[in-house]
Amino acid sequence: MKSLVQILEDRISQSLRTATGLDVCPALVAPSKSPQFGDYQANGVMAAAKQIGVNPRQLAQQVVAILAIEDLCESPQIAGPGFINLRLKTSLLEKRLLGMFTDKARLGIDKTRTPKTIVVDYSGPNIAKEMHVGHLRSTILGDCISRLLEFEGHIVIRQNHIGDWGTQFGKVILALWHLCMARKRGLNTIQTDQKYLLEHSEDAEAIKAYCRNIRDRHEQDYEEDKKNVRGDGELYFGPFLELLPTIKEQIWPQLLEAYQFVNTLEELSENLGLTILTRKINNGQSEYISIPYESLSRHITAMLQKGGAENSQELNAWKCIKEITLAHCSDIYKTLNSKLTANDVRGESFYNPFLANVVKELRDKGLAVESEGAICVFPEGFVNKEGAPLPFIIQKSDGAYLYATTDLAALRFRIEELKADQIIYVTDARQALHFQMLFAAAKAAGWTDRQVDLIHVTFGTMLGADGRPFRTREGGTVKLQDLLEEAAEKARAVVEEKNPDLPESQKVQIAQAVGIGAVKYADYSNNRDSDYVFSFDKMLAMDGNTAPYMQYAYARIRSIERKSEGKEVDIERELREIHKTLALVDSSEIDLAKKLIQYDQAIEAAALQNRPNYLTSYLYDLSQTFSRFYNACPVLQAVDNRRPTRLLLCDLTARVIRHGMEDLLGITMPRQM
RNA sequence: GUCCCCGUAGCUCAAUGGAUAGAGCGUUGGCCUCCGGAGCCAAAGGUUAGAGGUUCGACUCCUCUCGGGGACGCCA
Repeated sequence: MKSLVQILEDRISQSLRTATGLDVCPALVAPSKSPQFGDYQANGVMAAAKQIGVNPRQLAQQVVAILAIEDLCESPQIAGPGFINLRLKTSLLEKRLLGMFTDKARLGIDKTRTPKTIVVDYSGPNIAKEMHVGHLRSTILGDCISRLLEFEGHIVIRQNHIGDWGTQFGKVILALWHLCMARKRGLNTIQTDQKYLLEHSEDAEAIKAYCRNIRDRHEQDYEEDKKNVRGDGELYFGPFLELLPTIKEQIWPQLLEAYQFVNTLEELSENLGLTILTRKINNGQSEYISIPYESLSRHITAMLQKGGAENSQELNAWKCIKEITLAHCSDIYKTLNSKLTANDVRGESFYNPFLANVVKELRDKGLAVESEGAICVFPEGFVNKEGAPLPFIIQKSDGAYLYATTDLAALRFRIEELKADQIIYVTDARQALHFQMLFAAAKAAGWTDRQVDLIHVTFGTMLGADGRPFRTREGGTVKLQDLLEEAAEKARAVVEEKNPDLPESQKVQIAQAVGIGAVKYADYSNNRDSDYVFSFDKMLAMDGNTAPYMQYAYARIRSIERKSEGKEVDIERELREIHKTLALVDSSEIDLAKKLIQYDQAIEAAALQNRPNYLTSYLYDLSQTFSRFYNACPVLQAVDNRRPTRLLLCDLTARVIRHGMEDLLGITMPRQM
């Protein structure tokens, strides 16, 4: 079905053009805010009248006089300075409802006639780190945006730009090595050492002695771990890496621990003068050099980035860590009902081969120049604290590349290889400047010449009850997994209280759907630009604009179906003949019908501005309208000739709510709760 | 210093440049012989931080001021 607003817009614009002689004068049709102004209103007459210098009310008269719209609306009313108010005919409402009812998959909503290829970049967790609340908004916002655009008929390419490359990887590989040696000894040396270091961090002498011990042990392990040459790692570390994929789940928390330990150790051993002998490969020959102990991870990073067969063990370790991390992430995605999969992962490392070329191209084009030893682009209109041009650094003075370089390479890849017409980046608002400069640089380079839209979808911070960024009581970041588990737990308590007789397995499923749904819905229903206060109590409330309320509203409609059996009402048969029996009579039936046929508008508005809260507020509004109808109109007890219409309204309301919540927001809707 | 976001009812938040700025919570008062009361109806509650401007029309766009948060050369 063509969208009703579009039909009205086309018809009135046509008449408006005829009446004014103007080429462009949109009717600006929108749903009316108050029922006294009808159902829809055209706002375009005032602007058009202004343009040609006539009285707007008179112009409205002329437009209405030539407007052929009797098949849709009662006779249009002119009001205020020149609004055209439209009231839909009941016959049209019935026709639209039937159109929605017949289309099982899309509720009568057409796909776009101008499909685009749209890349949506979201989530972006880091390797070897646990996903925390900071990833929540990007992950679920990006997911909803992708679903919305996909439903509209666009070709959506999800991209999970994971942080799988960078200076921290030496640390992670080192962590893995410590873990390997701890296992070899069969002792939890990492925990013991970490505990000691943290407890004695004020005692310089103790720390120095302890670090020296660790270093000595380290060198000894390194010495022992060889098959052919010293430190080749083939005796212990190599086999350990092969074992890793089979013990992913156990090793994950240990790896996080070990990573913390490496950080602590590096911090505390700085400037203690400890050194370590390590291998460096030059032209295929092993050399052994002595480096400061605290710089060992940086040395490993360098080896990893240098690549080549002789550093293949580092590369293997990196691959293992990546795999383990992604297993953790996909657990979270599954819990969140996110559609992200391993196929969508294209991390920073993927773009390594393109980085040098990106810099070269920008230099060749005269956009990138050397400044204080670094290679920078100075996009127009950006200034720093001193009012001087602000650099977008794409290569550090030591020759290394940065995330700006990677982002440029990714952007070019998405345009050239993925054929993107639009790229949407879903990251928090703090990166706004980075993306502004990135987009400016890409435009200057001519990469967006064939009409590529670059959009940064920003969002605010999640705050705790104290109004400060959401943290644990100890001040650390909140792990996403813990948060989601707690949500399900709290929801479980609610289910237990309200519906204790359900079978256990169903309770578990409902608690999961309610808990996770509540977290997601709370986020979606807020304007993404605002910071928002995270509160389990509020999001799990059964009143107001919350997931549990929506789920309840849905379950209540579904329960009508269950009840029908006892009442000997054959819903299926009555709906099969609905095209003959449909008749909207009661005002609350008509109100609900009007709300139902506006679903397409809610989706369009949400997709156009990447704002899921437009969708949630529609769904909430729909539920409230349904509640009014439900209160006023008996369904199963209705007299025979009124019942089919009411059954249809119930069916469509349930389907719209389910579609919006489950298909577009990814929130599970139990049929019973 | 420059730039970005936010400031709306007591509280938490909405509002594609359109008419009288809306919900929920809380407050007050109603409604069950009835399909799930986790409901419905109603009332009270506002100088949209402030001052200018653009517009037929401004919470919305522009300028300035105040308040909160954030970004700003080799981290991502």
